[in-house]
Amino acid sequence: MVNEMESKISAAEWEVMRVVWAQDKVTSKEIIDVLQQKKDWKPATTKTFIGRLVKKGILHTEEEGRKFLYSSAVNESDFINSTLDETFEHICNKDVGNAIVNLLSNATLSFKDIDKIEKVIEMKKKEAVEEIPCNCVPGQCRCNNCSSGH
Amino acid sequence: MVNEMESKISAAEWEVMRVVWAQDKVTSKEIIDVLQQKKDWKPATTKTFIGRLVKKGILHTEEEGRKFLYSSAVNESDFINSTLDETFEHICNKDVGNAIVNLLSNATLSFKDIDKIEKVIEMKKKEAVEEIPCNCVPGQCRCNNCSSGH
DNA sequence: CTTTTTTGTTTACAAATGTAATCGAAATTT
DNA sequence: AAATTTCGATTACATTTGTAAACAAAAAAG
Repeated sequence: MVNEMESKISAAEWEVMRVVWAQDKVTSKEIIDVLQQKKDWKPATTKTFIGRLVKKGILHTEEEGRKFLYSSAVNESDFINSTLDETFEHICNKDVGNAIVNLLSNATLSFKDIDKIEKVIEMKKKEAVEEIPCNCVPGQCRCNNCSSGH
Repeated sequence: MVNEMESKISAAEWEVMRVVWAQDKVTSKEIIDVLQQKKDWKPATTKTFIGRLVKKGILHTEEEGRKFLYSSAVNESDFINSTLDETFEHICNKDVGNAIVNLLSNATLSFKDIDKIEKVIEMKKKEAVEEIPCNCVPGQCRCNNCSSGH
């Protein structure tokens, strides 16, 4: 898993990371070109983000002559998962299911995806509960309104 | 749905919103108390966030004597969904299924949740595809590496 | 061998965010 | 009525983020 600490990257930095993840090792020029296309960023802008990612330790550098080859210190899937987990920390456990249902509704899925999902659901069935315990602090969720004796 | 524009709130502001969502109408004092507990924020800090949310039009105010009753201009579920959608915009369509599988693995689900998920999956099955078309720009995803003729 | 280009580094600067103190008017307490 | 508390509004200030120009050293081109 990605260390939660080092995974703090901004939306703009994420764009840079996607280019790196797509290639394992890239030069700044490649990143700059892709993002000039996609985001219309000036080379200087992209350079700033690259620099910040290196400073944060999320990009590794390997000297190749006088320039660098950049590579990611974190795995993309891990990063995606921990980003999503972070979002779910703002949500009551009771609402997680609905959020996922919504994601599923909006997603384009392959047969393979559906297989995998069905498998997880089979497992989840075994540990499913009647009522999910609310994990919110009193005052941040209706579930706790009464039990918290306010 | 939440207007994508007005839904731009920070992590700290989200904490405030959760208190508001939990009650429909709240006074600043209630918000301040809850977040003093949960986040150890000074009253002034919470007030800042409330003020910013009002300015952004995400919190509505209703005068009640010389003070205010705050209420949310956006629905919590809608907000959660559009936040998640935003995250998924950083992910190749091909990877969405896996991300969801991961979320499911980590989630605690109720029988009702599972029912709902199974229903969506039944529908999704009908429109499932063999191969999900990659929606990334060339250079930001391995899928496009070859077809983009670089 | 000079000129130009490339590429990493430094500097710039506004907006957003996190965190909070202060201030002033109204309300409550004494 | 005077003192105190409450609460919204204003001000403060450091950090992060978005966006980019300028600079310097090295490499490539002419």
